[in-house]
Amino acid sequence: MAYRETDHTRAKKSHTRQRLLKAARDLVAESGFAAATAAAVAQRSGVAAGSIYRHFPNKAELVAEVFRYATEHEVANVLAASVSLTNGEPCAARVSRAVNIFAQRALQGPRLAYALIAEPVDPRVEQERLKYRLAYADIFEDLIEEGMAGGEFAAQDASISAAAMVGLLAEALIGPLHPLRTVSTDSAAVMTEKQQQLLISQITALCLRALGADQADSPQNAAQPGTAATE
Amino acid sequence: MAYRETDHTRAKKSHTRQRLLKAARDLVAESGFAAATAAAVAQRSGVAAGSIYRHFPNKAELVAEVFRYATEHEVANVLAASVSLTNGEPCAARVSRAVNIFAQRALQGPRLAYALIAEPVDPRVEQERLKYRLAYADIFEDLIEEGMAGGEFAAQDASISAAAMVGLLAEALIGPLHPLRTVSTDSAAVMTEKQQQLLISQITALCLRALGADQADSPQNAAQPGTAATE
Amino acid sequence: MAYRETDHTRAKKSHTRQRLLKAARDLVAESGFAAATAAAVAQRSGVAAGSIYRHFPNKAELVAEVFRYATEHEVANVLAASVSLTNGEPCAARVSRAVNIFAQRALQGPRLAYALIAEPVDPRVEQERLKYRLAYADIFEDLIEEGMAGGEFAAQDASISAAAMVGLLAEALIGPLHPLRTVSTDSAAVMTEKQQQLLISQITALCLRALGADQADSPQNAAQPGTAATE
Amino acid sequence: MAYRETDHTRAKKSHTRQRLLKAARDLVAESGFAAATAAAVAQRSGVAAGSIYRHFPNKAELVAEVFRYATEHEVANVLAASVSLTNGEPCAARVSRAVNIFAQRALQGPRLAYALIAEPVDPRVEQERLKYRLAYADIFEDLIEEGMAGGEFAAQDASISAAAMVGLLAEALIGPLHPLRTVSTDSAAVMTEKQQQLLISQITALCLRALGADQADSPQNAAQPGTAATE
DNA sequence: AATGAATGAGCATTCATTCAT
DNA sequence: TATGAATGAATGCTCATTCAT
Repeated sequence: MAYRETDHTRAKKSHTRQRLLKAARDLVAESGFAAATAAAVAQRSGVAAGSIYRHFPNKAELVAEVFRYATEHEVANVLAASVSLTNGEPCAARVSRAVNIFAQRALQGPRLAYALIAEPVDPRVEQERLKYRLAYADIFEDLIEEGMAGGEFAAQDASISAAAMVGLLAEALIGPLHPLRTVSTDSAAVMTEKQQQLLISQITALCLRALGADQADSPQNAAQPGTAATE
Repeated sequence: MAYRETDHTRAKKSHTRQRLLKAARDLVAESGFAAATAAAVAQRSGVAAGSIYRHFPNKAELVAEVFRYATEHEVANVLAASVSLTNGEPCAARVSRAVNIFAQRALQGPRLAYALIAEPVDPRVEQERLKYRLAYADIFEDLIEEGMAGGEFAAQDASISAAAMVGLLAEALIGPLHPLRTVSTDSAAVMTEKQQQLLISQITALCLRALGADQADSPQNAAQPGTAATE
Repeated sequence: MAYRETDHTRAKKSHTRQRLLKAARDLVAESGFAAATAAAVAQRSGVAAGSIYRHFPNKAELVAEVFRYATEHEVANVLAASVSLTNGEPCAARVSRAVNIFAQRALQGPRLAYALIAEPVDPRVEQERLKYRLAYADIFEDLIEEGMAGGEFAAQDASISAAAMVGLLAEALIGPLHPLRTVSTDSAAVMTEKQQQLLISQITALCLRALGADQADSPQNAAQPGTAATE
Repeated sequence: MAYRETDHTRAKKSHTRQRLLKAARDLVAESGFAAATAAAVAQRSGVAAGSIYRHFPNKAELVAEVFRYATEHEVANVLAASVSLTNGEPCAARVSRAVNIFAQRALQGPRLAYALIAEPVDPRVEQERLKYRLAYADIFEDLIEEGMAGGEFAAQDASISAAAMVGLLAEALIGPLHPLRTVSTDSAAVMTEKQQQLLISQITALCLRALGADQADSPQNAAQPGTAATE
């Protein structure tokens, strides 16, 4: 397993630091990275602009940390979902759960999800995104390797498939949540609960097929297992 | 007397326009969209900064055109590859060809491919990217629908699967071609021909499985038809 | 009398020159001096931008000539109106006619009138405006001096009064025709014929009083002589 | 610990703002609005160009404020002069005082006065000028209405007459203070005290006549009441 | 003489970062 | 340590003018 939780605990330093991070995160979630200017973050957090540089070496680092801050939680959720619940639980079920959680969270906060997944900005942040994607990929990689070992999945390069899985998920979800499509906050562009479930089940089926999950067994089941695994 | 040197001046104008586009394209290919400032494009093209605005209404439009220019060609290639060669050619083979072309081209110019696929900037350009992804998705959508009709592919929502396919390809390729990994233009980071072929065949197999391509028949065949190297 | 008609005849030179002047004039009349850029004038006239400099040393000179072109006509009209029709015609009647003509023309083409009277731009044009105002002032100065000589008007410094008269007219008319007031081309902001006549008669009365025109005689008459003298 | 140096910094901020306004005002007074570019204002004030935008939303607003700043004072002076000093003071005397003050101030700073009255630029500033002229006109309108009510002035449309009065004053004064006439700051173009007084008395007389101020009574008196020098 | 593409200085504006208090 | 005013380099864009054809 590749994900580290070490930075996390170190980040707890000061209260001001937290306020800055929260303000930046909110701005990103509402209007994307471009809106998180130093001045805006300062104003929103009620902290002086100059003070940013007491807590972060530069703005990129602040934003990068926002990225981590927003991301660690997500990754942790997906990781938790991917853990085997019962002894000998099929990997397909675990993949299904992981995909579900990933998708649900993305569809909940579309603007943030888009920003995290696709809206790039600073190279420094881009690097963080790389790690973020890698963190997801690592989860999937582990799952795929286990699945292959158990003869459950097709033979494949687990690291390539894992990366592909992340891209598949991002794009399949980002289509609906792209800010240029979601322009209107009107109900028009918003998906119903039902539509979301349908989308998620389609994506899940796609993933399982891609991994070569033992479809002979129960193709239909695997594809739409009642909107997928219990979370 | 009214001069009719229009042909000459028109050619000249068009030439400058091309120089601007080329300079912008090169900058993007080398250092990403962010590096393609108006001043940089002007300097690189040997054209005055003000002249940009004789040829493009604004910088965003210039960049958008770079995008289109670089993109149309790619899409056309992939589309050509997706066409049925023989009557009754299986869709899996066509998907395989399309994926191969897409991947080969992306791996040829990694920085540019990354910029086109993932590096965002101006909303005007982002919109263009949306079209670009849609163009790919449309190709896949048609293939998928045809494949489903012929009973070759699993039942699925073709539009979701098509979008997912684009994401899958982008991410599986972008990992390797991400500028933060490919920092050095040195041969160090570059993949060998062999490695590239291997990567491509893995991705192809992944795609075909994801679409539910009739694996019972000839899993190995479907996975690496023609082009793709057996691993 | 101060007005010169010499430039006028010289301006007839080339046809292209005329087209440039007409195009510039139309632009000014429609949208003010600011809209009369070199490129706009060239396009509108169907003449190449570079050709402007074959006919005028610089853009300011072109615009200055537009000013003259638009202005000479106006001044000539007012001058004509100020001429004594019958032997021994009272100066008040002549002033009244001149004021009427000035006002009527201004209210007919408000945008142009505003541009000529108040919208400034280039120092070179401003200088032309100075001459323009002076040309009007000269007409009034002559009338005032004659009126004083005939005991018809109060004793006064004719040159000061004449300048003041021009300002009085301009401001009283510019209020209604100011583009920031006349924003809407809607009927709302447009004056009716009746309102215009009323405004003009008020202004005329004001002028005659200011000059000390023998009000004992016929105050009412002088003030509103049936919307003033025959044109 | 939260600092409360707000007073200090606020004072500093306000000081910089004043410096910017003063620099802009000086530039306008010396060379007109066109000379007050952002860079010039910054340099002259010894403040960084970027700092302008901490104090003003945009350049137009800065200039508009210069306008107001220069203008409010003037209008207040004229308003103060127009107030009735003794119970039952004739309106003619009040008009006379107002005109005198207006004229005196205009002749003191000719370049600035010209810029304020006649040199236009930005629509945003032009709008301010509209208000400025209206402020003067309002003062005169009130006076005229009072004068008419008291049978002191001729029957007239007070709002038209008031606007006309503003124009009369501006033009009669601007002639002498026009920058293209006053090109040289040399004493050559400057009026002597005596000449100024003469000009002012002429203008005053003109105004009073225009309003139909009871000239039968004491034409000479009305013309040069109190302030104005006998010619 | 006419063309119109090219020029480039100049403009307003933004924003991460610094530093006196 | 916190503040927030000040900084100034950088950006996209305009437009009168030039000049090769």
